[in-house]
Amino acid sequence: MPNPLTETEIPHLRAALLGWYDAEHRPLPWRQEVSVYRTVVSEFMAQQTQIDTVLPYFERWMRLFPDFAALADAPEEAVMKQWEGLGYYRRARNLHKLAREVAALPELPTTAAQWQELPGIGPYTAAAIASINFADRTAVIDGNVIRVLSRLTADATLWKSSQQAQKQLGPLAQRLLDPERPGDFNQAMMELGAIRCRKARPDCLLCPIRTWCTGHRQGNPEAYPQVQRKATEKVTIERAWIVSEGKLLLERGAADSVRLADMYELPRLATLPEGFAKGDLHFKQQRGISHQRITEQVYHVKPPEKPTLNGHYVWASPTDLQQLTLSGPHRKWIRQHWSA
DNA sequence: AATCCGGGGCA
DNA sequence: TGCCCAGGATT
Repeated sequence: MPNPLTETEIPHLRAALLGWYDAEHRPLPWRQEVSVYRTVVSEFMAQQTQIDTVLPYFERWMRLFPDFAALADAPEEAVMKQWEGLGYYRRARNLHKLAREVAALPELPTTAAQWQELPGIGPYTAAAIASINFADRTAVIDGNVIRVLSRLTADATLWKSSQQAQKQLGPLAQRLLDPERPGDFNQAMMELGAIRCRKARPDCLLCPIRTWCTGHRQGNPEAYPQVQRKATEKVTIERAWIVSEGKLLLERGAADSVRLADMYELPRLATLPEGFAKGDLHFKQQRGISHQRITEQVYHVKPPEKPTLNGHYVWASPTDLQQLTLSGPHRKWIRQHWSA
């Protein structure tokens, strides 16, 4: 059989995909009411994060920061606080910075190339914003699109990274893109990957483009894509549980730190000043980040008589704790173990 | 091109 | 436990 994705077939594929999308797309909040700002916020939140996780954050965010101007005017702490629990906190910092830059512009950028100049926006997010809001003819390539395209063409390449797959599949994605409805087409490709062309047990019988799909025809769509992954690394961190006069000692991440900048967490044991005495293990928790499996061991620690602590440390009462921004796991553990 | 982000959910 | 998720920045 010849390559089914000939130039004469592509318009039919586009029509089938868009027809399906029009009829069956999920009524996500940023689709029900579309604006540049809503697209930008949803795309930032959805980076490396599943849509179901994003939904409650998105609704809260829109109530507090309804537009670029409101976000630009908001203090940094308020912005970080709303992101608490969503992870990859640099996204929130970049989004805030972006709002301030956009609010200062005479008019909004319109092309993907222009959007990509802004903080926190790479090739994917730029294409999504520009195609959805300004009909810019730039194809998006995310994890969903990689899966759909590699199955469509039964591409057995062993990608060394998703970044490499994005690069290699770019021309095909661009060739398929419907020039009349680029935003809807981009969303349709992603929607298909999310609800039909799933990683496991894809619903090929309900797929609008299975006619053109080599993976389906061969009967092994789940074999694609093949992406090499790095093994999970195990990391252990020791932390201190120090309560004095009804307050819990917390440590603030350095403002210029790559991770958890200006956010609070239980103090690391290794970097506490002299005089703190490590006691028994209080509790132990696990969490994951990217390719790391992190075990956190929290010990009871007895402070010295007159502890001298620099500005990175703070004694927090339960009320203070409400105001501060912590990572999701630390917030949860403290709530579980500090029922004062 | 690799690595990190101290996320989170799911089989 | 491994894998994936509407990735981007940094080196």
